[in-house]
Amino acid sequence: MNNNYELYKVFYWAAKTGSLTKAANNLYLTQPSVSHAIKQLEERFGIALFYRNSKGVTLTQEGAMLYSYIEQSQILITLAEEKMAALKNLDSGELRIGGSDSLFKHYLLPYLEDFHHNHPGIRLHLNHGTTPEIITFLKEGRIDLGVVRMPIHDSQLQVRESIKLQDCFVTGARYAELKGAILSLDKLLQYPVILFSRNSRARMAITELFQNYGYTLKPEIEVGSVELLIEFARKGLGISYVTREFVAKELEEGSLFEIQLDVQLPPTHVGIMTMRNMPLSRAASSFIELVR
Amino acid sequence: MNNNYELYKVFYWAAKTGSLTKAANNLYLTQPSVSHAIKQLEERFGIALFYRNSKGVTLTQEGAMLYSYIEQSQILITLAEEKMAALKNLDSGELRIGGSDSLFKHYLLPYLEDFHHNHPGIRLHLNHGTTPEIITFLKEGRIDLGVVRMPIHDSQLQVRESIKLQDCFVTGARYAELKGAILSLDKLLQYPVILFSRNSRARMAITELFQNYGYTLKPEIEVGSVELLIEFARKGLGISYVTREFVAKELEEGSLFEIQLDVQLPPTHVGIMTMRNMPLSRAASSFIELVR
DNA sequence: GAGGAGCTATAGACCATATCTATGAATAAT
DNA sequence: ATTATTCATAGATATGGTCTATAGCTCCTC
Repeated sequence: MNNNYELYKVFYWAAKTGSLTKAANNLYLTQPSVSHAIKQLEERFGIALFYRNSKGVTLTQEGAMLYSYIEQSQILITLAEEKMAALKNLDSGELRIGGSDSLFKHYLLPYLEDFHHNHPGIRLHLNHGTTPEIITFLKEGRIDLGVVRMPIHDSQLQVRESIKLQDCFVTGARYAELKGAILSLDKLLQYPVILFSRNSRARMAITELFQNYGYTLKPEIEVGSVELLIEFARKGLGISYVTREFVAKELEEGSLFEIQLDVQLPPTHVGIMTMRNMPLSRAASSFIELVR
Repeated sequence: MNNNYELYKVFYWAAKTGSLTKAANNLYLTQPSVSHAIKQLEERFGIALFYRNSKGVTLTQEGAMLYSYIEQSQILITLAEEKMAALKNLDSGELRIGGSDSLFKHYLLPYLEDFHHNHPGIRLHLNHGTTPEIITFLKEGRIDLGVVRMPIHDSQLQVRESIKLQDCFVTGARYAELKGAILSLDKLLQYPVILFSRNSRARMAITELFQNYGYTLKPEIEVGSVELLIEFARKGLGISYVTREFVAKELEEGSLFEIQLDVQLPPTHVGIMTMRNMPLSRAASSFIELVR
């Protein structure tokens, strides 16, 4: 390289300490090295930068001019290095996650709490959306990772399989007669079914399953949140198709019960998506580590 | 050195151009060198700074953070280098000269005009004072050079001998009878003598000369400027002791004439003083070059 | 003054490493 | 497919940064 920025660091310390010897100590160099470095700078500029005497060095007029620029420059570099250290230590930075509201609330929440507790300096951005939206966000670089239901097939994405979820039909006291019974699909269809809105992944999966058995699943009620699925089933408005793990509390306390079917409902996995071949931010990789 | 600031320059160009190849071209390096440099930075921080793809590179979140600092830093360095080039080319800077008013006006003025014309970017500071004051200014670093009458004996100073000046006695039409005559010192003392103020170098020199011949020189009138010395002599108030070169115009036009003496008055030299062992500013050394 | 304790400058040797060439691998465009 | 980009990697080379040893200078102390 034609001119070496390293020399500015030496100059900075020499000017700051007023002594080549002290500069050398600060830089873990020997005094002759510093002397040589300053001389190089002076020769390069064709301008004397320091007055030398037996007490040390002081800046010349021109040296002082140079210092006024270099000082700022060096301070910025120091700040930059501190910032990078903070980013590495997860004392600073941000983590942008995309996912569905229900996954945030019922699956990620404890991890998010934990992560935030351990790394309060990292700002969390949660972006909810449908799976295709999340994928778009990822590809546009607006989020670091997406948490969605598998399967995902996209060669640009890397998907890590996470927790296994089991969807099921649940209802409340209004249909207590079904408790313990093992229903067939057509029997189930005689009851009002409550499903999540049309474009959800779970909805598509269960609709397809019914179709494979020759039935058409058309919901009595269609809602936009898991909360409402639970609430409506409890109130007796019908049978909700929900993720079992998300109604653990209600099943436990008995306000909902699961309806046994004579067919096996397919489990789904949660996938953590990131861009393939793109390095993860420290925060993102640390979070993924935590979740898995 | 433990960490190399040179890498930041490479990082800056890679980020700025979005391409390692372009960065290499800008830096007159090869692409593998740049690739290697970036890799080093990333390993040093333990953080990926760029996403690489077949079109080039783009900053990661953390890389963008680093860039926000480094960009400013690099801009400052560039400005610093431009400033230094300007100082070297004498397009910028300042020149601080100490001297007596009379030397500024009658000796330095044309040089100052010339210098200012050639280097309009350099600010001129003229500080007038007595010789001891000028020396103090020099030692305090408040001026770059001093222009005074020789001899100067001070081991801290370097004195360059400049123009030779000859002091002499002059008067106007009122004492026309003296024109062409050759006076002795005691004869001169019968006329009213006008001298410069007590603490001037020229005054001390001529007083001492009279003393060496056994006479006491006491002025009729004592003035504070060379202008008044000239003016008073012209108006016929007495015989002024002035520097011949400074009254060249008046001698030429005949409004003053020089009085011949039977003794040789000692010539003095103008000296240009600078601090010994201290590098001169570009402006100062250029000006000294011009004057000599 | 002599001697000591600072400071910086200089000379010469050494080796770390920045840089190069040559090549590979991956992607995008023709 | 083929060509033209991009960046990554490996290995060789020589530049030049850094060291040790020493000298020169100034200031201070005895």
